[in-house]
Amino acid sequence: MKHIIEPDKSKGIRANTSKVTISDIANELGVSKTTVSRAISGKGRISKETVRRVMECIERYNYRPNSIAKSLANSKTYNIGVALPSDINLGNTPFFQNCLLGICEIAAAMDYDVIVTTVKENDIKILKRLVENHKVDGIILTRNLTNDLPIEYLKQREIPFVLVGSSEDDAIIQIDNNHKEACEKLTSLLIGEGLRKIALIAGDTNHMVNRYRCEGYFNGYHNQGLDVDQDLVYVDCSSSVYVEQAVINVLKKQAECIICSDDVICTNVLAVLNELGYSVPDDIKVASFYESIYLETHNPPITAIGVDVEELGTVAGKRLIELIEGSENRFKAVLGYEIHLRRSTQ
Amino acid sequence: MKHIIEPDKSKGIRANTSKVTISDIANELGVSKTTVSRAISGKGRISKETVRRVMECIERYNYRPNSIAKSLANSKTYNIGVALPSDINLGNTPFFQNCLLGICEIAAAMDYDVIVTTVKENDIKILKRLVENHKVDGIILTRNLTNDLPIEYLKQREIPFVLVGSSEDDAIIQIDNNHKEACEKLTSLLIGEGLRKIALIAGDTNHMVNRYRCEGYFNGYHNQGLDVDQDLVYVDCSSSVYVEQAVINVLKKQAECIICSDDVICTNVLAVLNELGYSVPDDIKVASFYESIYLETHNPPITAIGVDVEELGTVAGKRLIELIEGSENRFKAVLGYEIHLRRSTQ
DNA sequence: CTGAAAGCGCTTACAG
DNA sequence: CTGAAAGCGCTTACAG
Repeated sequence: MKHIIEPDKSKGIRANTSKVTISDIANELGVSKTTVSRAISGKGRISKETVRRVMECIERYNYRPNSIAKSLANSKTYNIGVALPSDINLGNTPFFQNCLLGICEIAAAMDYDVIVTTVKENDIKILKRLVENHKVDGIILTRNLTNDLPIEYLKQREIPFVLVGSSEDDAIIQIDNNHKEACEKLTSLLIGEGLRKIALIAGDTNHMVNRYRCEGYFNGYHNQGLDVDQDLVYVDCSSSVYVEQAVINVLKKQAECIICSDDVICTNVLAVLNELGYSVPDDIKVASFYESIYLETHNPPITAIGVDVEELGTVAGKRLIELIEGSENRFKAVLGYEIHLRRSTQ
Repeated sequence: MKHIIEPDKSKGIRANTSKVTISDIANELGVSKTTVSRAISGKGRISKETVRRVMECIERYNYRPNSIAKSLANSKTYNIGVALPSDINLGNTPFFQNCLLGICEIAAAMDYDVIVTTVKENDIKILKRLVENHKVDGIILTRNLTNDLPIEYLKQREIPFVLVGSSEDDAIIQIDNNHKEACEKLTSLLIGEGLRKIALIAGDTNHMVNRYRCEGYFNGYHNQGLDVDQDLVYVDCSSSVYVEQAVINVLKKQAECIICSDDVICTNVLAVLNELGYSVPDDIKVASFYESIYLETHNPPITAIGVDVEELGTVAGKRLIELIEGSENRFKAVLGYEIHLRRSTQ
């Protein structure tokens, strides 16, 4: 019988580096590997007493099944991949970070691990490498472009995946907040407060989420029987130069309020207003269709739509793992939102 | 011979889900798996011509070795773990996100993948699970506490790891900027500008980095032959309530300038000053020992120490992978920094 | 330069 | 309820 090194109880000294395998446990107990395996997995018929003995022994030797071997035998990796965009400055928005944290939390709870990978708008070779090396059982996408390479690729390869975001394609499992409705409501509320000239400064319309936000803004106007003044709408403001110009233009048009499509643009707008000597909310009001901590702690605090990004991550992770394990719930998960009316619009 | 499905050239139709294995390639070519394996890895003697034929065939069938099987055979996972703290609000600082991106970039280039895991100050069970399941070959730690559980654990288990940060323990491979020196220089510079009453508002001294920053501040004073006024120093300001109180106190003591230990505290300090009606830099100057995009775009822009966080990640990733692959470079990697003197201190 | 065979550490269909 | 054996898809020491 292969000799097992006694677990080292003394502190500070080199602990056993856990090279104990299922065979060691089996030999120690005088049973077969099959039995040990079954005791661990709970699959197949096995006596309570045997399970107890196996568990006790596992405990004693601090045995942990090698998940790589398990993966090979099962043709499953127990890993999920998360694709983070690396073509935008991630550091600018805590969204992806918080979403990732939510995913990690649920994954650990469901005994999966999370591999991060990056994608660019027109380059998904790093994602492909991950998938083709068979290192993940599925993928979570964290954004959706109008012509989305990762989606196309994953569908074609028939890799399980879910999208944190929305898409017109019902075949895709989606997890998202109802941005359109939230933006519509916020816009309506502001109109309800008597504002009429509400400008919209939005980011890249290549991102589907910005399209939904713009739609919400338009709907908000239409619901009140009003028309949008196109001179107050600036989309595709992809850099601070564009944002600055947009702000200057809408100020010229006497905008009473500026709604920003997200926190990054909003921070940018606030800096421009500050520099131009405009005071919020006295000279002009400001709101944002997406909020981050910086907007909340800004002085004055900024009216914005708040969503629970970690929840988005946990729900997405759960749905993906269920999908991998055979559940076929393909419904879109629609999560809640809050409208925070703060001093910036009062 | 096992039949190989021809790669599907037609678009839109289900692509071959890459179930082709090394045996398929070997059979197709009428050689042994050994030969195919050698052609791929380049290990052992093998004729140029055979390599060419193997490569051509691999290309034709879009064969990708199953990295799980490779892992099992080699007792290596080709994964590195990154431990992100989940007990602080990560969303508040882009540091970890940017560091992670740097790690992902170098890992992909070196043919490794990145598994993220989380650690809390007094709970590292998720990290332990990752390590004990044999899912990673090494770990990157992204912070260092005074009594750091992950470090203790990884040392004891003899798992390869590197620390993004500094430690007194020379046995630990460290990757860091010279925070102490940078903070010392910035403090000296401000004193050189004629400022005498420079307050310090710092975060949790349980984080080693804050200790180094404080030391730098003290050294800055001492270098100029001056003593620090203890009434101007507030450490362990772990919540905005403490920060607010600290600001009020140092204002009472007629501080001319406030240095913040990091971007989060600085954002907080700026909000408090704004609320109290103090204007920067006219009424009081402000600087930060760590900068993020928000400080840079703030109005006025904030004087701060800038470091390349992505570089920190790429260097850490590279060092860890080298360590895993047998290199024994245990020297501390000290990366550069920049002092950005901006309007907030002018 | 090439191959047969054992091995990495699990799982599971099959037989008892 | 339990076990021997084959298999997951690679690598590599050994023999030729």
